[in-house]
Amino acid sequence: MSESKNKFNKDMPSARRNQASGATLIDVAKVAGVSPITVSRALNRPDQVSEKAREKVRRAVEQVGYIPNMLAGGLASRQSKLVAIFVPTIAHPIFAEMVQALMDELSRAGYQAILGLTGYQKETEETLFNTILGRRPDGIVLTGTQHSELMRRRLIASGIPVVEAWDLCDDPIDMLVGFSHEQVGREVARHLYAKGYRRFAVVTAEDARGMRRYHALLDELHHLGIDDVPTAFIPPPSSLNAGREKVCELLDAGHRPEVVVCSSDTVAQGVLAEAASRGWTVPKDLAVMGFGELSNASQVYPSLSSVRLDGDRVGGQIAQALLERFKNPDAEIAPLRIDTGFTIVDREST
Amino acid sequence: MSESKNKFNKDMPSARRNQASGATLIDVAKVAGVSPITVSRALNRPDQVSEKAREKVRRAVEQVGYIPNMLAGGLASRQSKLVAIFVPTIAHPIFAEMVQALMDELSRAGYQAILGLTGYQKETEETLFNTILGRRPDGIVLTGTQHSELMRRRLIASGIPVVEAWDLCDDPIDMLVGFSHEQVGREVARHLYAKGYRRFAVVTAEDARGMRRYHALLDELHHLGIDDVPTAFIPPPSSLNAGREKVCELLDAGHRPEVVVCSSDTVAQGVLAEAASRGWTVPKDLAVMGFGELSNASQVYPSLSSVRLDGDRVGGQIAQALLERFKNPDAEIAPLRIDTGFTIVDREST
DNA sequence: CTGTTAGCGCGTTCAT
DNA sequence: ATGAACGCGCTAACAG
Repeated sequence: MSESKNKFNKDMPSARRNQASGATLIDVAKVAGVSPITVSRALNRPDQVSEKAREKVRRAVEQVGYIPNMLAGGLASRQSKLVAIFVPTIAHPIFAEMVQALMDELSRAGYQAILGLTGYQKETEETLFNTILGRRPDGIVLTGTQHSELMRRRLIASGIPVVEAWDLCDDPIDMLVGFSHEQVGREVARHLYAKGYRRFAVVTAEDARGMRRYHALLDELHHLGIDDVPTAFIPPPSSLNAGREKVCELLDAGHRPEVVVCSSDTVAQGVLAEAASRGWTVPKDLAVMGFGELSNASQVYPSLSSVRLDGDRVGGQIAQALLERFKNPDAEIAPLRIDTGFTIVDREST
Repeated sequence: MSESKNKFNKDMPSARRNQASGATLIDVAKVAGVSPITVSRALNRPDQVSEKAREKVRRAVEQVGYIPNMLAGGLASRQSKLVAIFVPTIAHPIFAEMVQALMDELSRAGYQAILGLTGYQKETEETLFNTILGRRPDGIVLTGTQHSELMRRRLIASGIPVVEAWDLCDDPIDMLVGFSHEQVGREVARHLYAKGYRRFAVVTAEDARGMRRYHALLDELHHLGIDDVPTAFIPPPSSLNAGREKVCELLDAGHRPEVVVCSSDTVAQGVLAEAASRGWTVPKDLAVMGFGELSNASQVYPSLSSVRLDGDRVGGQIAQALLERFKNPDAEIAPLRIDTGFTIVDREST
């Protein structure tokens, strides 16, 4: 640690100049006694190199501790082997799960992920976007389908493969992996109706997606002959306590539903708490339907039914779509659209 | 979408050649009517460029939609502006929180993070490590202090700033941010003793860190004159149910503790569940101490005390240590060692 | 199957 | 305050 200055002479061996364990392709080539390009090929296209050469290279790599510089590689090949993933936050289990699954899948194909956290206001969405695009990702994963026009245009113009996740919409930028909120609403309605429930109530947050589920639910219930659905709306941010208060209001107003459909598991937990404090048994006295990640609430409240989005599954499908596209970039026609579906986890029957 | 082939002539404008929104520094320079290097400086060292030039550049950037290529920039400057973060998983809230805080802090300083998920066996730790080092990160964050000798040596040799997080140990690679498990054990003992508890029991997972807390707890209790501490060990993986079963065994064996100390909140929830099913009030009939993220268990079980690690705080301190080092690389003496501490969240008193 | 040549897009020198 | 030349480490294209 004596030579503090970083001034390096051009005539010192490159092993001395380069930081991370030093060695470059050229060093490896020298040791192996082949040309640099042969080393490159031995590493990236082994089939184009003789077994003998490969072996020499392998040993040389080992000996000098060579780690390919992907900045240089990416620059030259125009392939960063990077996929940008934009999510609001990873502190929410459902996104964490998706990201985890996605990264795992990508890594086995030799790709790495770079995360863009859009939830923080500190950086504008555009700034974040630019910084990340500066890494020249080979693919981009977006959460949701509502982005600024500018972003959409730039993305389309860039020609980079894009996957929009979680939602299904009509005019995707490129590829789409998600589920239909309308379908969730309808299926929940049918599911509960089929189980025999007739007196419904709803406690829902007022966000766009929750409302889409809600309206589809109402619509389907209407078709089933049910029109009176007492509803309490929660202004954002929704919370366990808000759920509890709102269901209280409904009950205090004299409503006696057999089942309460909630816009999220958090809200549902509030309802469960209220039920417990009234000494009601779930689902006998009151059934509760949640929506979302469930997390460990499922262990705490075995009686909570819920619509579960499977982050693993979504992540896997995104990866699949992306990797497919990398392999076969010509499939420009008919934007891919994958419906991962969702699962109604019925805790009552188990 | 008509010209499908990617063959590009050298004489076509570079805007056509380059993928992501196309423009290069040279394009900007042409439009702005200055030399490329002036553009570079206007963007990276604004103070070295006249206001007039800056304005011209700014407009040209806007016009052509220029996004700097950080692969090229990193290669030339030997600064990737990337920080590698290794964590077992981000599906666990406590790591997610840390990563989120860390990324946020780094991004305001112009750095981005690249994640290495060590929890998956599919890739060996070494492979993961090499792939990520290929991006030439300017800094590295490691979780825990137990790494292979090879990794340690390579890391030290590389000269890249390293922060080890979560644990405190005696021979850090470089910088260290964490807390002492021993200290947690001791403080929990003192805390509970001070509250008047005398009959202790422990339900702990058999992992290394949990055992370190456990032994420190026993040791401190011993100093306080308490030597009989019935303990149940949970072989990995620990779970809510395991916690419940184990505490059952203790109780069935005739032990009547006033307080049960658990190795994690998950285990603690199992204990709470068992207490509930016996009709016991927490903490009156039985107090419970957890450890970890708490997550929404705190809302479900307001009576659960816990030792809380603050992911935000840890993430923030890591960022601070790293950024400090980037600014002042000469501080090679005396490895930094930050104890972020922890908080005993006492739900009983609120 | 292997080597040669010529950049990828940018920042670092050293000039002016 | 601005510019010219050169090189970062690697790979694409074209030879041989």
